[in-house]
Amino acid sequence: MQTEPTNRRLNGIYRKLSEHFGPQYWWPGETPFEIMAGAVLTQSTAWHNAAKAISNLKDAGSLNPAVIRRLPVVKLAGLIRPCGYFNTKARKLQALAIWLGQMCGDNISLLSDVSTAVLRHSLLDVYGVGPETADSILLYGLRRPVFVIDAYTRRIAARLGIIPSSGRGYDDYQRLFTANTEPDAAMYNEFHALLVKQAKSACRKVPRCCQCCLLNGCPTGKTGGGKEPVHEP
DNA sequence: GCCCAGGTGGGTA
DNA sequence: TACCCACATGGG
Repeated sequence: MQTEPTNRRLNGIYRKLSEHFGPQYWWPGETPFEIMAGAVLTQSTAWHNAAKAISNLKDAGSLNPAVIRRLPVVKLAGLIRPCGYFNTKARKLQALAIWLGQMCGDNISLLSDVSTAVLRHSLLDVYGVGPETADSILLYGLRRPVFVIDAYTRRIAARLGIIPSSGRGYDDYQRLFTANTEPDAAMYNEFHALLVKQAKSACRKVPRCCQCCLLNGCPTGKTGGGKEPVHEP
């Protein structure tokens, strides 16, 4: 039976993962817009494929909201082909670039005057931006203290018995994490990265592995080493 | 060659 | 509201 308060459990999980894996250095990207674009390009796709798409955009001098807005969709889709769903993602990328132009004239520093809640609401209205992508943009691109909930986070939390009483949706998990942690963008960045690292590096080649071996003493637990930080989301 | 990864939008019941 | 499917690639 679990009696330890959720805030202490989450704090303990963060400490344990942090000590084991070390800093993760998320999210790679030279500019906030590169991180924003990466959040769209990596949807339902392995990061290294999204990285190829970003590399193509850079090589073409197109990793820029103004350029993306005026690029023909077909041309844009061709550049981001390696990350999959390229036709859909080309339209999403343009929608994001249009949003950025409307919000701040592509001057991201001007967004510092806009509250996180307003930005999130506004982002969720952009085609192709759902809650996870919006929160990735807010946390990693704009350094706002927003906890990103993804499939790995939900899976690990659920398997550790950390389940929202309000439901199983994205917002339910986010409220749970937010209510039980300090609102610290740097910590949220690390915590989310560490949860993904744990899920990916656990004994996932073992059928039906819990993917949270380090955290619950799974007998199959051959948790991957954490010496080398991963520079990928 | 098949299966899996998995966020979002859109359609349907 | 809940569920299903399309979107597309690359690695195992």
